[in-house]
Amino acid sequence: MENTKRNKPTIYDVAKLANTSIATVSRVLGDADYPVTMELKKRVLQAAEELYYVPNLLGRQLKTNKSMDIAVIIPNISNPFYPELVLGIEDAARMEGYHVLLCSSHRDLHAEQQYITSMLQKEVKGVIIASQIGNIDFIQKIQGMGLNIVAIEQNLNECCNSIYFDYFKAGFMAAEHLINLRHKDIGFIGSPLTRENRISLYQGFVRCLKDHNLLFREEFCYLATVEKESHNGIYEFDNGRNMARQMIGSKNRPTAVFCNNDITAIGVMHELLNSGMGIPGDVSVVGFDNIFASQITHPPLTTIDQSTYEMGKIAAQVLIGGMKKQQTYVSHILKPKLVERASTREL
Amino acid sequence: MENTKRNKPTIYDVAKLANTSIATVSRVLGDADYPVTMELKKRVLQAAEELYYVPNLLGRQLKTNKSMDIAVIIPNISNPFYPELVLGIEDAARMEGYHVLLCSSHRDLHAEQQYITSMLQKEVKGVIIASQIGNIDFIQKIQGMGLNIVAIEQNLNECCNSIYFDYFKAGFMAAEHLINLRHKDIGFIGSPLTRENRISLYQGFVRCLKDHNLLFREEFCYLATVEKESHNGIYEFDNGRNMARQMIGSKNRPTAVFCNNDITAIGVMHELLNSGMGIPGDVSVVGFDNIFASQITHPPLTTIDQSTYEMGKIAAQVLIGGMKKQQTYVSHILKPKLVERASTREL
DNA sequence: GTGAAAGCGCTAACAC
DNA sequence: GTGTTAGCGCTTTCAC
Repeated sequence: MENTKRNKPTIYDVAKLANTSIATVSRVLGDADYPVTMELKKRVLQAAEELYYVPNLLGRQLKTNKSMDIAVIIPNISNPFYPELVLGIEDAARMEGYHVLLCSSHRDLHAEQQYITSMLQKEVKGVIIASQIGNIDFIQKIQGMGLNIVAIEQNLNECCNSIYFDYFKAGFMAAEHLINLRHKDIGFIGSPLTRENRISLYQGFVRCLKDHNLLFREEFCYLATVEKESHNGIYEFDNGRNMARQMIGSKNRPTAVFCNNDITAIGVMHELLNSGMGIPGDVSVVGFDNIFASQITHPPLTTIDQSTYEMGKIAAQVLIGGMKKQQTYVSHILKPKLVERASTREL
Repeated sequence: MENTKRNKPTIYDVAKLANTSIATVSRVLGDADYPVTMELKKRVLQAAEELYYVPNLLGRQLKTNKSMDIAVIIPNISNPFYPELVLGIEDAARMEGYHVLLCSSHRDLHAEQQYITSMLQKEVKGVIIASQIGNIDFIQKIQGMGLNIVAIEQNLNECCNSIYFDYFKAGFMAAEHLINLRHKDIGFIGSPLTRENRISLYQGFVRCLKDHNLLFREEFCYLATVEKESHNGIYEFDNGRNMARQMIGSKNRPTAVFCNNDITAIGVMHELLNSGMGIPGDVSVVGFDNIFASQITHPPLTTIDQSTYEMGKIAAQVLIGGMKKQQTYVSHILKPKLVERASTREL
């Protein structure tokens, strides 16, 4: 039932078998360059092997207070954006010998804080937050208690290390791409502008139009009014469909649209296709994220890459690298990349 | 640099502040129903709060040998099949107060075994293996060392608990669905039949044709000859495209095809569409897995659901429930479900 | 070079 | 009811 009886050999067993002290065993198996006679060392190694001994990490960590675990808090692993991020984190972590604890918050603030408290109790090296904790006081408190924090895509650079993505630039690039293709009537489709990053994306988009002396027409801006948290993105998909339907129904239509994430864009394409419209023949579509699904749509979706894997990798490196000593927090900013596929065309 | 100096309050600090003993503190904060006077209890609670005290899990675990962590080993979280599985595992785990350590093996046997050894060292409650460890001796050895194992989709039911999916039935159902739609020339497209589960799927498919007195034509069976492990499924997608191209090029064509996973099916649809063929007008397509992407294709893909989330949930429950006491291993078998969408039609 | 012993933070006998 | 103490498995002084 419970794994309560310990049946694994301890350092004592090894010491006894090798006819030496536990200190020596610890030195041989742990500290690489501590002077121990060849002969004794060999005996210890052999004893350890014979017993299938592996040092108990709990004992070690309790003593040394050096954890080899990091945690990552995300809303939901089945939302297609996060697997890439987590993979990046995990790859970087493994490279340094760390393990990663996965925490899906389902965007529940309470769950998040509970997770963080747990991590505190486990003395993990630190946690990467890619969810909406948003509470600076809380962050500072737990940092004070010795937990390293790296924030991804959050407005927390004041109080911890953070990895950022240049959303403004991304929105700008999307618009620019369409303008370069001679589009003039360019629409925007998305979820409500309730989060910092969405707002920046939108602002970058609008700014680009302005810079090119194109007026941005309110009527070409299709935004959902309610936000629903969805399991895996199906909400965004449906939202894309709904907004597209609205767009198709109106008398004036843009010749190109930028969607604030790939799944929304896929929903838009879906509905456009359903209405007999061609992509990019009748409408060019640009997405945002460059999730895997965006390359297997028909036609493949032009989108803005967020370097999600890269982001995770850097986050883990920053976290593990540790930087508590100097009191200045680092803030990485990643640049968007345009991924041109077949859902856009020159007008 | 290292989180080496401990700055968190311990049970001693709380005891001192509350003017009592550590035993009492431990009792108040741990064991729910141990008799302690109201007044003392209150003092302890207050002291704990004042110090922001949270019990150190390492100390506790070292003492009690009861871990609240489980691990899951998968090939790669960015392969769209796994997020759902992991989510199921995590949800079930959290419900019981457990945390999950994510281990991506990248199908590297060495990495897998290394992960398992690490888990052994951390005294995790157990590990869920959804990757190709395949080595019964190894499993038995580590089980002997006290690690619970639950295998997902693997031929290991002899030596540990396992969660299975009825692949044969799934293949059978796919064929049956198409036969019910009056198709007679039914093809099969997939990756090489190198794994147990793929073989069962295929056999179920063939069996159904036989049962309905339809002959299965070799020429309608399009299988890749080489297998490449892919990051996120792009290999399957390309394979689907390649096989479809082959199919389109031949003089005899099936009127319907069953693909051994959704991504392959999406690749097939892609190529069919590219060649100007209609789905399901010219060819009906059935996938397998029911990953998220399958519902946002155009047309949405008819597929066989593998209850991935469910699988993860059960795996975690079995693992946490623990069953070491009785020496018989349990083996859950999940049933396939047909998800009928718009990529298939009556002939 | 090697070993004895203290102690990381906690729980659970055991004594009172 | 409450406190004292041993000890989980380990590392690391400090003696020798």
